[in-house]
Amino acid sequence: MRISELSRLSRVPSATIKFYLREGLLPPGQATAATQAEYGEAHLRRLRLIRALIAVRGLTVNATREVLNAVSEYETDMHQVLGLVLGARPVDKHEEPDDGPGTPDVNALVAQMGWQISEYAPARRVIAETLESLRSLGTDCTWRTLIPYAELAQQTAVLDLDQLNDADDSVTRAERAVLLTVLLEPALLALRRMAQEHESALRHGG
Amino acid sequence: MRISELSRLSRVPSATIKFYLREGLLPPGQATAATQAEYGEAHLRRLRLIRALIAVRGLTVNATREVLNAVSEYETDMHQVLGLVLGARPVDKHEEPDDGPGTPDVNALVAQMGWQISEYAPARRVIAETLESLRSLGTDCTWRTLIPYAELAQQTAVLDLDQLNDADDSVTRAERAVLLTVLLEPALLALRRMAQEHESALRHGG
DNA sequence: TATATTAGACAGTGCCAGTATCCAATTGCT
DNA sequence: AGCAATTGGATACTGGCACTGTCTAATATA
Repeated sequence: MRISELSRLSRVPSATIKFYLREGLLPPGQATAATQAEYGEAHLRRLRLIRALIAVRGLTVNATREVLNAVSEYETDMHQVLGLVLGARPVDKHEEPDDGPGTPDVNALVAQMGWQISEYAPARRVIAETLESLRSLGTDCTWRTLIPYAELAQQTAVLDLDQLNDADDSVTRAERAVLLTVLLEPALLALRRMAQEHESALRHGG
Repeated sequence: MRISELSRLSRVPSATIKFYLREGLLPPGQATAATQAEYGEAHLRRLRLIRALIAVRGLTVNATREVLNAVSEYETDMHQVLGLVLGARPVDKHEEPDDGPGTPDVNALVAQMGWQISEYAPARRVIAETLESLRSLGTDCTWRTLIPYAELAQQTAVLDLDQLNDADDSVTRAERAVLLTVLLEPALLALRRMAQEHESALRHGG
């Protein structure tokens, strides 16, 4: 199909498709002439994935590109894909392992959970920053406070990986990994918020 | 203290503080003259909260203002605060209850969990959109897939509310509610990602 | 042949968070 | 009193980002 067809089917303006091509999010179509290219089903699927990551998940174009590159590069090795999607390995550049304030706390948390986590995982920094913020705001939250949350996170991860195993639909396993790790995030937060509303109503008699 | 002192203590440029004043995120100081105002400890605390919400959590200025207004308006009624923070009630305008595609699925999920959730909760829309995205991408995810996640979310919410109960530090309970519901979100996602990395390593022998 | 479509390059748009500049009023210092 | 430094407040500007519009030469289609 040509770009107008792709645009119609995906409901993404062709100007935007061109933009994604330019940005390297979407691989170029098979060029049939100087001003003509042919796009296939894979392009449509990837386009929908891009839209999901950007519009639903709110990733930046850059972040989306990195995720997509990881997916197409290591399609066969699930752990590699997950590692790259999760940002566990430095994708290209050699980022320094984080030594900012709060890292000892994160190390303690990880050790307590018995987790093996890459030094480069950006999740480490996120935890550290959150703890730092909470502390500077005067709460008594420490890494110990997070332990029960970490236990629940672990159960969630087990669910996630189970989903990956018994998957055999039209989507590749690599793409499915992306969907589960990244796209499910806002939904999980939404579930938590609803559960909070429910629990709050129970306790305060709303 | 005056603005320069506030800026020094909070490490927020005074131009930015003025911006927050303009935007109504920070209440004006006690004016002592036409070009002089006095700021107190409360301003410093709120400023840190604003920075946490915007920089750590990534909220927009508008979203931050709504959250802060909710906090200062209903400080005493915890369930009200939570409701507003969670967006459960239409803050000012009369938003229509969501009838978009996917709402039946969300209703089924909520019913299955036995939850009482406001019709206006934006979380409903988030779930619906996620399910819609996942479906259009060809996965076999349905609302039933989310049930085990919802159970874990419920346990998380119990933890959250427990935190709120035995709180008696320098932060008001209302502020603490905000911190727990909003600021903890990226940390919870980070925990999930680390747990995924760990679990993936276990299964694939990383 | 006439009209429409396309790839690709490049400039422009709209939004948003934050900065910079200016002014008149006030303060602290001498 | 006199004068540099600071402030509140208004207004204009910046930079980043995700597009979006315009143009051209080449092609497709009727």
